[in-house]
Amino acid sequence: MQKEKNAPTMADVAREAGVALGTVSRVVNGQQVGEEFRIKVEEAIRKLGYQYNSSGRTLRTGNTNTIAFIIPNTINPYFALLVHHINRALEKRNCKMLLCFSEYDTNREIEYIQMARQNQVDGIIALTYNPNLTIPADVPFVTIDRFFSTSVPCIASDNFGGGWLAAHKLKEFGCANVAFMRVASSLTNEPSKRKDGFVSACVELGMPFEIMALEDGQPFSEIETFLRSHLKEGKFAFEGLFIGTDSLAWEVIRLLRSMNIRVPEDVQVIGFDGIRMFGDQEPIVSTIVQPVQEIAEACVSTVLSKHLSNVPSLICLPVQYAYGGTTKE
Amino acid sequence: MQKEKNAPTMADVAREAGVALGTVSRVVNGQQVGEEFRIKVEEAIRKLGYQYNSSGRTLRTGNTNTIAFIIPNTINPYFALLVHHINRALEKRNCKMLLCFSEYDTNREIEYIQMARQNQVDGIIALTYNPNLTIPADVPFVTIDRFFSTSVPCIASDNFGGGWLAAHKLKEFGCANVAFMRVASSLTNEPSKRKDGFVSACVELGMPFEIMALEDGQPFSEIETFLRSHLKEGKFAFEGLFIGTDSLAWEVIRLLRSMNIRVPEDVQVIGFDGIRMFGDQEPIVSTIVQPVQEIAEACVSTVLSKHLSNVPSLICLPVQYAYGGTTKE
DNA sequence: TTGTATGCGTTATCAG
DNA sequence: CTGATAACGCATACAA
Repeated sequence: MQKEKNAPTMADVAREAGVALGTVSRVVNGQQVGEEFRIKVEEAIRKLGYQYNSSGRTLRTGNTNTIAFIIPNTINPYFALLVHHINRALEKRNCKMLLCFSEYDTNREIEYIQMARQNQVDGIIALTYNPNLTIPADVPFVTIDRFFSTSVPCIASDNFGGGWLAAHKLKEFGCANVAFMRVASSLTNEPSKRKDGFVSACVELGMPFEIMALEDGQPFSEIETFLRSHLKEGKFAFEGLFIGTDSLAWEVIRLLRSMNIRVPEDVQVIGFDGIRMFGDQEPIVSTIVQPVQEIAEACVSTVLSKHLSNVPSLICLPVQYAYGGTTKE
Repeated sequence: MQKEKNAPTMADVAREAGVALGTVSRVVNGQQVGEEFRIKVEEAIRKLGYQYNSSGRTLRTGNTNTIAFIIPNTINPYFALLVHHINRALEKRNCKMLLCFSEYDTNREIEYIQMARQNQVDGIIALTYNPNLTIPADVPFVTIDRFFSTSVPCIASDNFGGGWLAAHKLKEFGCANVAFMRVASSLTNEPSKRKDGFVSACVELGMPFEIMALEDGQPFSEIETFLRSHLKEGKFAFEGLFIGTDSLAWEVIRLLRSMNIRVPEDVQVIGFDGIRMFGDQEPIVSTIVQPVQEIAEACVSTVLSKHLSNVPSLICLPVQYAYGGTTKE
């Protein structure tokens, strides 16, 4: 397929309209221009089908109106939702999104950061699990769910509050003893606080609890092993489970049902994230919902804000509980 | 937050290395350069932390190594999967993706096409339902699931074959009478052929069938009305349903179950797309799986191909049946 | 207010 | 094989 060629430039428009190049530029950028000139220019633009060339502008000004967004993938519905809202928030501000999939791979993250700088992006938003990622100092950088330093703003939900809320809900729905399950990340990040909040509330409520974390490198089958080890004569040891993500919760529920443990009759389950099938239906499990739209708004407005000094280093946004069929209400 | 400033340029590197500007360019682009020169340049690059500026290159060459991808959203898991594979296919070829969400809105599609051209993209891939979209002639354009003209390549799954396969599977699994349900689009596009293939196979197999299409503007509740009207004394009129998308199938199954019709015991359901929860599990319904990765590959290799004349105007890729718990196997 | 001219960082063409 | 230099399209400082 052939490439666009000989697209008209401002010089062509100027010649056609019989005005100077600078005047065309001023018309295109909506600056003050005499009425008669503006009309001539606008006519010439229409006649030639002129479209302005952003690489010229970028080269001259250094601005691209583009933000790079680094995320593991869009397969996970939570990430997909985040991509969606980040894009909407950028669009509102006339910004474009350069989307980068890290696939949880450190090298790709590094390459993408480099690529983003080569492309003169105006800022980078990243959701990364890489423990020793080097943050470039010369381009605005904002992270999601991961604290790097006070000079790198971090946007997250109130993970601690979410864990706390989950414990209270399970108690409210009649659970006498509970457990927390998660796939552990080797690094301490914001989501780690889900456990902390849960434990804190269990202690406060005097509710017995147990913790199960699948460490890096442990096979996924350990989850099933854990579940089976708490199954005595067909009866499950816990009345409630709080699970680190909806994704894991979904998997655990499948395992429980295959073991003839009914959800929510025998055990109630609360997940975390707020995944909805096809984006608009009831959550797939009862869950703590992250305020994705607000997170996206905060990321974008922070990364585009002009003065680093006024930006908080951690922004925590409130979560909510939502019913998704795996609790008794 | 402050913006990057005074980043070193090729001229800085040249000065540092004591060579000419052109030599630096040749080193950066991996062209033939004398060993001693290359070393001096590479050292200077490292010393200054030089990163090449793509807007300069774009201005000079007209190439951006960027493809715009226009899609309704990433909320729908099928679209999310498509985004993922398109990006991977582009990445393999050292291309970036400029992602544009149309939200099914014609005006946004038009704006995005314009924006893409302003950004000098090397091509556009679009999945659009807009009946009278104007395709720019001067930039390579490829569509998914929607035929525009022989000069605009269209990539799609074998929708006819998928419908045909669904009918055969339902027959094989013991259905004596079936129905096809879909949300109709006002325009004839590739997915319309799902019905054609299904009908064709039903006739061929001598299997009685009925068609239900929710037209544009009809409320979604018509779906439920249709189901209830085929319910006589607790017994459902059809033994098998083929439904245009997994998304709709999921919704229909929910309605059926709320009417105490069991799936797959009372009625078997086959959807279309191949949505998997969290991308990696069993399909959420028994379904005809679209070859998303192959579609993405075909889109990218077509849009990047140099000679339009050699490109087919329609590429149909084979589909497969997959079990997802809503059929009797 | 409008015209003119310069330079942003790069590649490509020439001449050496 | 390398060095010098001219574009690429645009915004802007400066001159008119």
